[in-house]
Amino acid sequence: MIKIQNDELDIRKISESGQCFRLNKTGEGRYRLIVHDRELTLTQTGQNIFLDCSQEEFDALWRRYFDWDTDYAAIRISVDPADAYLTRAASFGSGVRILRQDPWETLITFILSQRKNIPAIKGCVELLCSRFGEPIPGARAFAFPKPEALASAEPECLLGCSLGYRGKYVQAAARMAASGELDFTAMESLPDEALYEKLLTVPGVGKKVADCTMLFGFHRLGRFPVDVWIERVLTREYPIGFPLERYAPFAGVLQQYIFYFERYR
DNA sequence: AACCAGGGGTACC
DNA sequence: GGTACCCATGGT
Repeated sequence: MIKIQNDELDIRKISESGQCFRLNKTGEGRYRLIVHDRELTLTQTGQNIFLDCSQEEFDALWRRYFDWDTDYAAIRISVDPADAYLTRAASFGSGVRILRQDPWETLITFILSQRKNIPAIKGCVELLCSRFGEPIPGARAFAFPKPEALASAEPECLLGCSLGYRGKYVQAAARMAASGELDFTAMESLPDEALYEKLLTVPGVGKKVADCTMLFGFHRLGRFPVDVWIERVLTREYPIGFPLERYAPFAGVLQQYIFYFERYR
C-alpha cells in the first residue's frame, strides 16, 4: 500500500469520464482498476490516494498509466480567460487526466461503444473479459482478451456479450490485429494523420472512434473527438467554431473537461 | 442525406 | 412493470 498526492488527479472523475471502462467504483471512495494482467485497488479521500501496490510497481507501471508527468494545471491555466464557458468547464473537470490505456483494448472498447451508454459499455466489456480473457491470479478478475481470442471466437458467443451488430466489427478488428495487419507497436510511431487513416480502415471505425482511440490509446493529446455531447456544446457555445488551433497540442484534454462538465454539472 | 442496426439503461408514469 | 426514449455512431 502506498500513498500518492496529486491535485490534478481525481479517481472518481476519471472513472465517470467515459474514457476507461475498467475503472469502477466498489465502495465509498473506493475503486477497482484492471490493466493488462493487474488489478489495482484505489482509495481516495480528498487529496490522498492510496494504491495497493508497491512503490516499485507504481514507478514501473502506474506512474506512466496515470500520465503523471503531464502538467494538467498548466493546461488549465492556458485557457483563454475571455472564454467563460471553457474556463468553467476546465475548472469543473480539474482532476480528469488522459490515461495511457492499451491501444488494442481502447480500439475494441470504443468500437463497441457506438450507440451504447457508458454503463452498457462497461457491462459488455466485462462479459467479453470473463468469456475470452485470461483469469488474473488471485484477483477474481479477467484480463482484456487478446486479439487471437476474439479472432477465433464463435460469433454466437460474441453476440452473447450483447455486442449486437458490433460483433462482426470486433471480430474483423481482432483478425486484423492477430494477422499483423494492425501492428500497434508500429502504429505508435506513425504521425497523427497516418495513424488516423490507418484506424479508419478498420470496419466499424469512423472519425469519432478513431479519434477516441488516438486520444485514449495512443495518447495523441491533440485529438478532439466529437460525439453527441460535444456536438451540442459546439453548436450552443461555439457557433463560429471551437478555437482548436489555439489549443492544438492538448485540445483533447479540454475535450475531456468539456465532456465531463456537460455530463455532470 | 436519410435511415437503420440490437439491445441495455433510465426516467417517467 | 410498462414503455418511450436515449445512447462517447458507422455503414449504406
